[in-house]
Amino acid sequence: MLLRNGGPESPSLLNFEITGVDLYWERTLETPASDEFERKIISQQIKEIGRRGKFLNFFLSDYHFLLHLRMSGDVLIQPKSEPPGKHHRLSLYFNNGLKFSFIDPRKFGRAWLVTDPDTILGNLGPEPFSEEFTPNSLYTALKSHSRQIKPLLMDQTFIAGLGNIYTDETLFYAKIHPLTKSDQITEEQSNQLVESIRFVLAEGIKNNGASIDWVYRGGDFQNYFQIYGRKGQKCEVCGDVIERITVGQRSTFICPTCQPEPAIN
DNA sequence: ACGAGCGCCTGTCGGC
DNA sequence: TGCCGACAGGCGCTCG
Repeated sequence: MLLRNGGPESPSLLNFEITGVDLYWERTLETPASDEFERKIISQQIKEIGRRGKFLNFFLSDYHFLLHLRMSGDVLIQPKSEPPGKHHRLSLYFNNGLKFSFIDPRKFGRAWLVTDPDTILGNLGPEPFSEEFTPNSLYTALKSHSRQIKPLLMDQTFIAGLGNIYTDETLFYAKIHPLTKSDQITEEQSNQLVESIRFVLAEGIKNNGASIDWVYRGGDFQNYFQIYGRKGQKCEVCGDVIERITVGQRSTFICPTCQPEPAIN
């Protein structure tokens, strides 16, 4: 997310009033309809900004503005006078001369304006850094399904926040093959999963995320990938050659030695 | 319950 | 150079 220029002198939108809206791509706004959205959001102020899973949660005076960046979304604070770029999808104007813009080349990102954020966030699984997410709770949850571990970890109702890269990195550190059935995971592996998930996410956050092509700007986590995107290169742990397979229709990278295929599938 | 297939979109890259 | 397919950090839907 491009809220760069962090620091004390960073421009803030908190407690300024929204004075107008531009919606450049209708489908970006999931709910409500654009006229109702505009009527309701004008004169609102941002009181606080939070996050739940992959959703941004803007606490407004009377509503919640939720935003999911999906594949190619980004946000930007600009002067109101700046002309919209080719990929601007939604802008909110404030009474301090600034605008908040959602930019999204692939148009997959979505926004919601709701009274109760749980209507959107209510089905999300636990936060990986929360106290309720423990080796025990994970092990029990894994046992309650018989699913391929990779798609299960990417299921946002199972655990919130893991995407394709972080899941591959996690499974590599935990030495688990992505096709392993969740109910075949041992207690020890489950413990290792909790540790690996938290480690990989913390590394990603520390490095401001990854920038792996023209649209994902900002961080340099890609320089620390152990497995993702490294097909044909050597595993840093054992020296074997990294392979690319497909799991759940997603590009998946494994070390065939560190992550042996499950016996039963 | 689970997993595959597909749609939604635009842009980049590599091969010919 | 141009064309064409593969591919991209997500997710919701249908179908068997």
